[in-house]
Amino acid sequence: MSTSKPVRLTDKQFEQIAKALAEPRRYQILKKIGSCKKEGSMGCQAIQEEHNISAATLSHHIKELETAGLVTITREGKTMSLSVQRDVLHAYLEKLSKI
Amino acid sequence: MSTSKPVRLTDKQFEQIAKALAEPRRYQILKKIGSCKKEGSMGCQAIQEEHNISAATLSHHIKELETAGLVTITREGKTMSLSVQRDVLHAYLEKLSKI
DNA sequence: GCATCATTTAGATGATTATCTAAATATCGA
DNA sequence: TCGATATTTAGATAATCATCTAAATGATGC
Repeated sequence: MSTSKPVRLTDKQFEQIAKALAEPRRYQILKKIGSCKKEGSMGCQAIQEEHNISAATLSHHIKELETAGLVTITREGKTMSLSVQRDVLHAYLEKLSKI
Repeated sequence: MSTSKPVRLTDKQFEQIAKALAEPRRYQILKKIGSCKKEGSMGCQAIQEEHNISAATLSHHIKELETAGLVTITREGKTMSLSVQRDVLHAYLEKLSKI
């Protein structure tokens, strides 16, 4: 179960992750996605209701998280299902901890 | 020997750290400071020579790192001595790993 | 005090980016 | 197919921020 397979981050991805995490709202969104993972699906709707942002803005943030590799999107009909890529997050933390 | 005393990050500091780390150049600077720690002092000059930036820009970045609590500055006459606050960095990583 | 070296501050500029509205696309159920 | 729901795209705007130059501050040694 989530045996951290060795994830290798390119410099570019490392930067993308750092930027993705630097936006407070994005961090909150990521946390939300992570917290809901247990229950399975996590659509945009639930997130949007918490934050006071438009669907377009949320879409933008989610794309940033996805581009950075921090979340994966699986589509299930109308809604999307998001999940945190903890392997990637931990690879990032691992690299940072080397400082 | 750096027995990690419990550092508590405010939400604000957490954000400041994330933003400080999100700038590639700032990350490089922080890494440089960390790597030179063993030899003791780490002035701006050495950093500035590596990166191709003005003294003013470097000063700006260092202030961001300091404001975030990631580095401390001690003045020694003309030059400054920088050191990484690993306790703070690890508190940040710790919090991120909770996602 | 003056010249020099190290850093900071002020102020400006350009790039990046978070956000919005409006329109487009996609999926489902009736 | 139509209408409703969910998400994306396009395009615009405003805020943030990295960077610079020029000037200011501060410390050292002559």
